[in-house]
Amino acid sequence: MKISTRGRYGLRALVELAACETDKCLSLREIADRHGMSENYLEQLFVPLKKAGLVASIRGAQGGYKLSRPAETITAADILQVLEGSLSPTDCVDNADYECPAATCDTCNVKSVWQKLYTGISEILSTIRLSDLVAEQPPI
Amino acid sequence: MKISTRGRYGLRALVELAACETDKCLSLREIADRHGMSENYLEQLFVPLKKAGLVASIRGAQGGYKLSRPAETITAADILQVLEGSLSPTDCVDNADYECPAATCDTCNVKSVWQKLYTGISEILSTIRLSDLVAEQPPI
DNA sequence: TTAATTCCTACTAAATTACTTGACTTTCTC
DNA sequence: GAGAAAGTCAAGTAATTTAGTAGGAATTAA
Repeated sequence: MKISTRGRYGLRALVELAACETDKCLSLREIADRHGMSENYLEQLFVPLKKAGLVASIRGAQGGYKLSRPAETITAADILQVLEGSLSPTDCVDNADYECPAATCDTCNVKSVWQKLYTGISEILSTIRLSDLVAEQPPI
Repeated sequence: MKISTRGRYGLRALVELAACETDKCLSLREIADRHGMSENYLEQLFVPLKKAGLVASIRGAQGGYKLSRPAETITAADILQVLEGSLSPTDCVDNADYECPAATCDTCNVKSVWQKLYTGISEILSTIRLSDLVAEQPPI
C-alpha cells in the first residue's frame, strides 16, 4: 500500500508548476534538478499527465511545461489517479472487467472493506487542491 | 497503491476464523481450499499474525488456528498493519528512521498529503471489526 | 502407529519499479 | 542560418518485490 515514486514525483512536480507565475513555464530539467529527480524519468511521468490534460507543453528552447488549468481546479486525486493508474486499493472495486476468483463462489467476505477504503481515499485526495499545497509551502 | 495478496488473503482468512464457532479452530488447508489460496503461502502469512498475537495455533492432528481475541476487538487495521508492514502510503510519515532526501533541502511540498491520507486510511480501517465483517456475510 | 497438522527454511519465476540510453523534432536566440 | 535548449519517442535493464513452490521436521489426536 505504498505510493510509488511516479505519484510522489509527479505530485511534487505539479506543485512546483502551480507555484510558478501564471503563464510562465518550467523545464523538466529545472524541476528535476531542484528535487533531485532523474530528468528522463520525470519526462516519462509527464506523458500521461499531458494526455490527461493536466499539463501543457511548450516545445523548443525556453520551453517547458505549465498547468493547463488553474491550480484551484486540479486535485491530488486527479494527479495520482493518472500516475498510479487508479486510486482503488484493489481491482475488484473499480475495474468492471476484473473477475474476482472469490466472487464466483461467495467466498469473498471483505469487498466492503476495499470499497470503504476506496471511497475514503478518493474523498481525502479530491479535497486537496494544488493551490492549497502551494499556500502551505514555506516562502523561498 | 494496491493492497497485496498478503493483506487480501490474510483478512479473508481471519474473517473465516471469526465466523467459526467459539473455540473451534480451522486448519489452513480448510481455509485455503475454501478460498482457492495456496496453503503454503497462507502458512507464511500466519507467522506474523501469530507473532502479533492476533491468532493462536493448535498443533497436531485436528489442530489449526483460531483468533486469540474476540472478533469485536480485532480490526482490519490490526491485520493489514501486520501483513502489509504499515498502513502509511509513504515511509516519510511513519518511519522515524526514514530520511527523505527532499526534506533536507525544503523541496518536499507534499508531505501533508501523505499525512492526511495516512490518518484517513488508519481511521477507516480501524473502525472495521472482524465481527462486523462476519455479520455482513451471507449465511451459508 | 498413523495421519493430520503446524513449523521452518530455502528456492524461484514473473512482474514491477525506477531508472538509463540514445536518437529525433521543435523552436528560441544570436 | 547555426547552435543550443528544450520536448518526444522507443528500448533496454538492474534491482526489488510479489506470489508463490518444495520439502522436511516436530507435534498431537485418534
